[in-house]
Amino acid sequence: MELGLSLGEAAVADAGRAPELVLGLGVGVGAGRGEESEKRRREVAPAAGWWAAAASPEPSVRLSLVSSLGLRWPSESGRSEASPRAGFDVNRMPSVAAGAAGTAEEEEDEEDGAAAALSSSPNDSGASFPLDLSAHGRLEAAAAQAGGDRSSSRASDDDEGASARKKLRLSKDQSAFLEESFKEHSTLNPKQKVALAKQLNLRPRQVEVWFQNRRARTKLKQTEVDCEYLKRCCETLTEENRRLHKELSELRALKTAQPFYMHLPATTLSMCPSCERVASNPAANASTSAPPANTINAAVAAPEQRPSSFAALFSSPRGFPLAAQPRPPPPPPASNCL
DNA sequence: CCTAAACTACCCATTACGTCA
DNA sequence: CGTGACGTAATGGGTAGTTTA
Repeated sequence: MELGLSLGEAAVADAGRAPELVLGLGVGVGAGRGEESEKRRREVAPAAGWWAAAASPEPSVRLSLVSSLGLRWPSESGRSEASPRAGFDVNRMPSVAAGAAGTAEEEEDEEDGAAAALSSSPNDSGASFPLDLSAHGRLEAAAAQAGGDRSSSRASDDDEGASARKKLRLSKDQSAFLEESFKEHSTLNPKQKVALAKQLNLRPRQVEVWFQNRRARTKLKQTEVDCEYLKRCCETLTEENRRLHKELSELRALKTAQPFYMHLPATTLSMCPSCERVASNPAANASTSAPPANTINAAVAAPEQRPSSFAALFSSPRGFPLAAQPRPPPPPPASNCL
């Protein structure tokens, strides 16, 4: 005997009991390369984060990625591209950037974006970050320090070509600032990238890479959450399977041990169409002309045929090939069970 | 209008470096 | 001091969308 419950059904069935666990299982799991368009993937990927989850109609397990800095998630309005600028002037060249921005690659990287950013209007929302940059001074100081510390590594990145790559470590302020930006936009447009890079005294490529790695980390975390949820689903189903096995055994024992059971009124026993448990409710089936096919009262509907019907019901080890046959439409809300 | 090449942005797997126990 | 684990910056390959000739 087997139980034919699929995971998807379980997830739905489970939703009533533990809605906090309901997960949009399709999101971010098994989205293989080429199965979706790039655009679709770009829509889905952020759903593992914070802002798309709110917009998604599907309930999902949401990963809490609240930063260790104790920062609040931005408000919904704050996520808007058109959110008002709050003390962030992308047109203002960081004091250290003017001195530090000098490598050939940086100039090449910023050739288009920087020019666009610098020529854009102060009200151009495309390059704005609705962030409170009260730490701006600290950022510049940190950037100056980091820049000084890694001046050699930055110079040796691409323009020196064959030299071994040096890995810089972003300062806490830089990381925090990037994190805040990531909360606003999990992806960057070129203007934002250049603006961020200037602000942090990094190369745009570095900002881009940071965002890519950050998205990867988010996705990984979400995958872990999904995995954990699936494990719990599996445990729940296993327990349900065990319970149903036990219930079936009890029913069979009852059938063999208590012959008088056959003489119970026809309306005494029925099976709840929703929970599929045997219940006794004399009023439940009295007026039912076409009871569900999987109910016991279908077998006991004609009292004179009851023995043979029961024999047919229990004569052979019946399985529940639910997975092998199309499931009936969801039963109406049960009125005869608690 | 159609098409192919070039460009761009992204994802993904992997590498390599810095830090820490 | 050496070492392995871990986090993460950086790299290279591949894909898909867009632009351009």
